Amino acid sequence: MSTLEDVALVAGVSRASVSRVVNGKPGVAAHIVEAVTDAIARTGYVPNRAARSLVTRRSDTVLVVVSGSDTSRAGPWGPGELLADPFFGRVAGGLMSSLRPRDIHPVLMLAVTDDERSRVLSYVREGSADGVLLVSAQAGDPLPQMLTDAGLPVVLFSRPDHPLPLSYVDVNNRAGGALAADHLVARGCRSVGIVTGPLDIPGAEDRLLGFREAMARHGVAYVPSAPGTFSVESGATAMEALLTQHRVDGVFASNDNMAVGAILAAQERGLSVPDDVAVVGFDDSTAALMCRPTLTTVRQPIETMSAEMARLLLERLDAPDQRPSAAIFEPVLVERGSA
Amino acid sequence: MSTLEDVALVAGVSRASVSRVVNGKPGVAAHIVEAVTDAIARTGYVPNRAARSLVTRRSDTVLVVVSGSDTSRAGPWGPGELLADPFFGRVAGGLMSSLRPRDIHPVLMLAVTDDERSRVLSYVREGSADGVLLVSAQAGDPLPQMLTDAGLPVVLFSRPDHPLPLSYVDVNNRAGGALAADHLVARGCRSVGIVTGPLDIPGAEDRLLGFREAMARHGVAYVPSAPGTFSVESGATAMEALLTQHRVDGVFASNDNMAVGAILAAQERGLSVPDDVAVVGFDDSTAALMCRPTLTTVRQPIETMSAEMARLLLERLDAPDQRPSAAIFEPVLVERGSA
DNA sequence: CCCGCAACAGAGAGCGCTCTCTGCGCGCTC
DNA sequence: GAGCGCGCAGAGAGCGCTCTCTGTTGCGGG
Repeated sequence: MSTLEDVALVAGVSRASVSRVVNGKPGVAAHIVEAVTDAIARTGYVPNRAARSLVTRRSDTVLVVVSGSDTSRAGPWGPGELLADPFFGRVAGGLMSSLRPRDIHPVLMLAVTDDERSRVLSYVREGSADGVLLVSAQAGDPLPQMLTDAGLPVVLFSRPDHPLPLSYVDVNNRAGGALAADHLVARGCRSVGIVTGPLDIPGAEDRLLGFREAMARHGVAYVPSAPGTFSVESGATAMEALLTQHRVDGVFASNDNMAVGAILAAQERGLSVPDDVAVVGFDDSTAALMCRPTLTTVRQPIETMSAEMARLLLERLDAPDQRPSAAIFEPVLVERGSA
Repeated sequence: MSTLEDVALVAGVSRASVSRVVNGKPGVAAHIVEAVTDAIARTGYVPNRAARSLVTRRSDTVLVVVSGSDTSRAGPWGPGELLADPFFGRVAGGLMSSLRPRDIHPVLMLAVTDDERSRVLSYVREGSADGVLLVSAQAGDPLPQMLTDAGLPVVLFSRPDHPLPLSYVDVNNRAGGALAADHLVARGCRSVGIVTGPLDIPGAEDRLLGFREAMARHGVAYVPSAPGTFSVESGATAMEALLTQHRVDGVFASNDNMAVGAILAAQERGLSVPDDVAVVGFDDSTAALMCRPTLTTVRQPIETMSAEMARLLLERLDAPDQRPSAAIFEPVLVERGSA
């Protein structure tokens, strides 16, 4: 492996000049640039990241933390459970699209146990990452607090559950809920219900809120709800409750997984979707096309959102004293077969 | 941020002794260990990774590369498409379970374009990662070759499409195909077909091979097949072909996505699954529980496999001159509703 | 009583890079 | 023609760590 020194020797210039050329610094005479470029090609030189990082005190690396509760790790698919949701892959894809042009790379870390959470902290303290992108699937996650306390640049996916001086991206969940309500009403549903997510998660609460508000605008004061956990089975269970107790003819499930469960539960009872009961989901995930009828759902642009998330972090790294900001995206209703 | 020097000062010892204690080296007097431990706690010292990496020439980081073809990036869900499959999340989860105990962290990278492929190479050349874990969804991927040529420790998920001196993990795809065939025959299917994956992918070919061999053992010489691309829609299309042209009453789809598509296509024609036509999938992915009937499928233990994959790489890093090895896992048939 | 050896602490070099600071030479002005 | 400033290359320090090599101490044996 050749070093700056080697290149300098071959080019017949000083180490400093080679460094200037490698980093594209201005104020280098053309003939030197050429000599160095040539020498780099001949030696196959690649700068050593550790050495550079040591002096610049930047790592050109960001930490991507997926945070979840203890239980989420031990699902039917074992330890990969938390990440098995396509959601995370889509987020990762979005992040990378912003990071790649800057040649910054994401390191993946799970933060489920306390041990893992403190590992996240020390990883950044080590100088191994310049900032943190946090995707939290957990209510009351202490990590955002810990990280901002440590003075680290952090960007969240989803609004934090209590106000914190950090940037985040989110979809306008209330507007999304309203979109679902308006659509069900426009379809002619007379008795609508909602399958909520875990209500300690702000996004889930907002979807409920937006749905209820819109229904109120349509003159419906009471909206029956049944709680779910964002899983397919929980959606089915909640749907059964709604069907037995409230004879609903329209349901808004707060994510696509639960919407799929809801459709299956309705069909199991011999009901037709959307004729007997219409179902609207949320996310527009890959599951939306895997069921029949295909899912009418509120799309959140996950890739765009996570790309923006990375962009916000990059911005913070460039200007650390900037105030945190939030990017809220407007959801869109995608009409398919289920409602 | 405090340094070794600071700790040494506080503890009243030399930098070297602090280093020895931090790294758990033997031959340090108990009172020194205590003084240093104490000083570390007081100063909140965390070793700087770049500095350590610079001298040890190890980064304690591995590169996880997801390789795919150009087209796979521009699916209906945009740039995250390739990663939107739960498969990758499950692989990531498995990898991390092996890596975490060793405090080695995965850096994620996509290798779809040539530019990205060469970035993978330079990343490792920079000394930023000690080895590569490659998950390739692409036939004829030049990356495995490039990496072994560069003399890097690499472990693959799936057998490479031409022999290469590197380690890999895989499921016994032929045995999996046979499992599906045996099950369909045992159920009493008289006319079975197969929906294959892209046949330039070794795993997809092996599933076909194993299926055909087993059918031959059951006295069936000819098995109609229809090609798919591992997507839900391609499974539906292939199923239609099989149904029209061969009036099959049993189908093996080479992955769960296509199996879901196959079930939907059959139901669209008014056929009952499994009574009119039985469907067996492959993977046991999250999709297997999202359809009705639930999917009978050949399970490959993805988390276990990817954990082993990371373990093999770690082994290679510890003993670089070791010969490459392969770990082949036996699949299991999971019987549910569809067959 | 002195020598030898083990056991362990400390000194110091150096990993590959960046960056400031110095110095040199050129062209300009007065 | 002397002085000044500017543009640009090189020298050298030092980022925080590891590791080898040297030095010191304390013990046992001759």
